[in-house]
Amino acid sequence: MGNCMSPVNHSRPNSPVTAPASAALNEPTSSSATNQTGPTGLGDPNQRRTDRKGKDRASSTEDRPVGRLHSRKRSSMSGSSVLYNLRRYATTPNPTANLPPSLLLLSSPNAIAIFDAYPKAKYHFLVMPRHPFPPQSDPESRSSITSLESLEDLKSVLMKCSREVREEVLTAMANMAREVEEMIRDEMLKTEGFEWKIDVGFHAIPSMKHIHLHVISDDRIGSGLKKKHHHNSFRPDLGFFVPIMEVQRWIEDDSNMQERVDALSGAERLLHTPLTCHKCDEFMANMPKLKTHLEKHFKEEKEAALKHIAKHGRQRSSDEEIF
DNA sequence: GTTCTAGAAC
DNA sequence: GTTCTAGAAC
Repeated sequence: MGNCMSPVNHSRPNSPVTAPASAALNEPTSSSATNQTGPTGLGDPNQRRTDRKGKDRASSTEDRPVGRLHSRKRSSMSGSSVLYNLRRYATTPNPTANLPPSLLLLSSPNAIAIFDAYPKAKYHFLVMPRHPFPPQSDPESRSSITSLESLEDLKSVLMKCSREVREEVLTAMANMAREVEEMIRDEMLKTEGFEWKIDVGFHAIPSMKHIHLHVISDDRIGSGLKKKHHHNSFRPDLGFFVPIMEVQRWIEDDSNMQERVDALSGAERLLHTPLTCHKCDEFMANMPKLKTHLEKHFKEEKEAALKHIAKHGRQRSSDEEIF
């Protein structure tokens, strides 16, 4: 029980979300990615979240007698395990069989993509490397080219992994992020009739263990977006959100790596930046006002895009497809 | 990461 | 009176 609710909530009853075969830059391994054929409705966060929450609760120790001491101990334990949830997913053997489709979007020999539990936009996914992490030359291998500890966050991948390993890890993540982006664009077209921007990047200071890459649509309309620091943490112009393309430039020229890692650690203050719209930079007195404002942006963007499509038969020129 | 809640802002 | 934020607790 609890998971019987269908995650499918869109008009197309059974259109499988299949990854495109067009990932030109992909290594051979990513072609063996397993695509879930289950859920469409990539952007139905609320329902999905309810599902999973129910499941988590069911597996906890809620049936024990209630008592202050016990409940304090229990909740603090489950609280800290939250920090390790991603690591649990990333180390699950055979994710397709062992992780529910309401959680898992994609899996390949060295990476998985999951639904963010508290989405900060209409589409919000996390991509992470699996562990053990097989060498890309031999995706079937059960040995890992790096330790679990070295995959704790971006900083540890940059500082603790060899040049080769960090390149393989980041490439695997980038390739899967590209597949996720394609799936999102498909879904955007199906549900709204147009495509909009998607951001791909890391948080400078993540709050859960195991390195994860955010793939998030730039509408920023999501049930999980409640605080100023949520919004600031995804602004590509502030510095707390680090686009993957920037990290890839870093590893091409790793001469300043220590400096860059130090800058990551100092990024906390950026979360306290005054609340302004990430699209037009207008000051927002509070979160409810921002939310209303973002809805307006989205509505206007959609209207403009649909008008443009009606007139020209397509949404945009190819030179805009650069992210 | 989220939830809870006291006190500020309205 | 209600809404909202930010910090403590989990």
